[in-house]
Amino acid sequence: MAMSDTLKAISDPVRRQILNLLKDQSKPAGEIAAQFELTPATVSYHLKLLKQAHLITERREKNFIYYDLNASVFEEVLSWIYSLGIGGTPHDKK
Amino acid sequence: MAMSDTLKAISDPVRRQILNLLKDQSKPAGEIAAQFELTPATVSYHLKLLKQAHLITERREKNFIYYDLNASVFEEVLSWIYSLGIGGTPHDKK
DNA sequence: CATCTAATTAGAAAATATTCAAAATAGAAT
DNA sequence: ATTCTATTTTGAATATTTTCTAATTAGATG
Repeated sequence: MAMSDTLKAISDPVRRQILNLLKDQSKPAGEIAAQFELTPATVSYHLKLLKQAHLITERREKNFIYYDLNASVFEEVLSWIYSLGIGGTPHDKK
Repeated sequence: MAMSDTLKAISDPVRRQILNLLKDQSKPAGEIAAQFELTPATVSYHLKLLKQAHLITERREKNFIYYDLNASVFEEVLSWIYSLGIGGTPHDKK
């Protein structure tokens, strides 16, 4: 179920963009929501799905909720992709 | 749009299983359909989506349509995942 | 060319996913 | 304790996806 959750989570462009935003540093929900033309409620829904897929973790600080990226769950996805026999050296540059 | 199509395609378990079936050798649509408790029409719909994502190619032979895996489109997905800074050496075994 | 086989396309129904407005929660600040 | 701020949850509307049955296509075979 784990990989299925991961892939479902990243199948949505909004959720991928959220992961991109958290790449360098964690951010509070409001700051994340501000990047989209969506209501905070909608972004909160996407955060919930990412959280359920363990792609992000949350951390309270003051009255903000900070979200952190957890890219380690991609391991399983990478293994599956490589099992399909993708050509070339993994992560080969150019 | 390419990566979006790829990720959408592999977000469905039926379509992932189809890719798994094609891992070692190409197979005709009927043989693929037989692996699922779905009608041939439904499996054909999934094949269409995989084709649109360029994850498979089709090839006519007699009156069968053989499908082949094309895992090369995963390159872009892999790049994105690595850009998120996944820990460890790419494709590190254990 | 009539027919059979393999598979797809069309159209509609059912199931899921996404979105928003309004209400609720949780903690901080006054 | 009341209020303010950040965020989530709820419930309903809309959009998208998946599935099926029935009809169609494309090529092979008699």
